[in-house]
Amino acid sequence: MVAALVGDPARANMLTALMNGRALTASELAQEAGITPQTASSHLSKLEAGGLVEPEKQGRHRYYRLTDDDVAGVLEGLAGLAARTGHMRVRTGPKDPALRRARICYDHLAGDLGVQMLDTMRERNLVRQKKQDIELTTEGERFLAKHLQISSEMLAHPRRPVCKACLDWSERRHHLAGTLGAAMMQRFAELKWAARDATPGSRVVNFTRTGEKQFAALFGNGKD
Amino acid sequence: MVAALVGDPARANMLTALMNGRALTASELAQEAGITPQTASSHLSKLEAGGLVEPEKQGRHRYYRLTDDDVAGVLEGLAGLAARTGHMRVRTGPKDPALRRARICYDHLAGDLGVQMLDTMRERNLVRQKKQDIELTTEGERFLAKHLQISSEMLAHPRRPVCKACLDWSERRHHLAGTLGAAMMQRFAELKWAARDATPGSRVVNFTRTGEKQFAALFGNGKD
DNA sequence: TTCATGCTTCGATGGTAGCCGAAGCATTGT
DNA sequence: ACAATGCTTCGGCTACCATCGAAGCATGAA
Repeated sequence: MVAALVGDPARANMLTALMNGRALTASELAQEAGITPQTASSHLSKLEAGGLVEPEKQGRHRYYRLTDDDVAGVLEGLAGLAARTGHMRVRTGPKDPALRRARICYDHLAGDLGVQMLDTMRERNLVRQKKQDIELTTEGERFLAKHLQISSEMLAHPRRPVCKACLDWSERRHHLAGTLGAAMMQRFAELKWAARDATPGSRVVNFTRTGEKQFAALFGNGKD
Repeated sequence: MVAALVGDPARANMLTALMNGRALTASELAQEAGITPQTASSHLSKLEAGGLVEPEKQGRHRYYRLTDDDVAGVLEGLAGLAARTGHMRVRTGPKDPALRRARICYDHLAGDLGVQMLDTMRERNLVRQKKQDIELTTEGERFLAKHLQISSEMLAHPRRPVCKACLDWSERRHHLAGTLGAAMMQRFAELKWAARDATPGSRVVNFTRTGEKQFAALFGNGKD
């Protein structure tokens, strides 16, 4: 039964931690639930078997997210019922520094702006995303050629895909990787819109004032 | 947590048995869940404390029903999630004789027709029901005077209420009791619309052909 | 290669909650 | 009044399952 899965306090804590749609690593979920990693591992495999969460491997991490909105909906319903009887739970927000906004992930843009960029591109049908697979649309090709002088030929690579969904560390949502992600980040640098921070080892990406404006013009969501 | 309540198999069986909106007695629920009455009693008090079910005392029975549609909705959602992973449950239907249709409950009409009558009266604002309390509206008074020659004065009684919701044994939904329920049943008999079955001890109420028509004209729901 | 990190599997422990038998109330019927 | 029925409470038993320590695999870094 599915309810039994949600019934356990440890698992319930994990699930509510995932309710915002972001993905969390197994160890983070363990900490959220206040249990050791090995216990969390057991819980997570059960949740996965029950179809409530989906794993995504990223390097040596395993990110977990809720399978889909239906799951989130049912969880909200349960929370609603719980709220009526007086019981309630509160969730704490994230607690990260200012590099959440923009940073380098390998060779492409990550952080709030990176996620925002992919969101907008998806919204305007520049790319089509299905799970982890992303493909560039013809509208997307036109857009890139016109505004960023990026042609499809530049993106060809023997082993690396053009587009790839990469899980964002701070936002825990996807941003754009692949040769396109790299090319766009490189272009931003060439155009003096942004540059990696000078301090060695830092992954922060600083946007110039004009760069920020230009970026917002192309990929802004109206919230800045 | 609410989910923990639904998580237990015995409780889940009880809840799914209640999903059709009808009320069941504690012992019936115990049988449904395949446990002894004392275990069921423990489960039911937990479900009640969690706000999932509501009890209603009726003689020496205790009928339980789901508190409201929200609860049913969440349960359906959970069942939906469970269905996706392959697990499913089936429910069996009722198994009663033909006296389900119309019978005497103390001195008023019960059975399918009794429930149908109250439903229709509620629908047409002849009565207003809030939980177990029912009150006659002015429209209801006019209706009774016009079609059944029943006046409010006839219904007055020192200790017995005019209207009362009575839980129907076969339908497990409310029908109309109180002095009004009795007066209406008596009127049906006087009008030769219906009469108690001749065989002694039987609670069956037989409607005449014209009585059936007249009754349907006043309280029919279009399904007959 | 070797080391470190993240996660999983194995084995053992313990607490919790479901379960039933027996007794105790409450309500109804005779 | 007494018995019968329906349900609850109490006490003890048992089984399940969450939990953790330790060891085993992976992946990535040096």
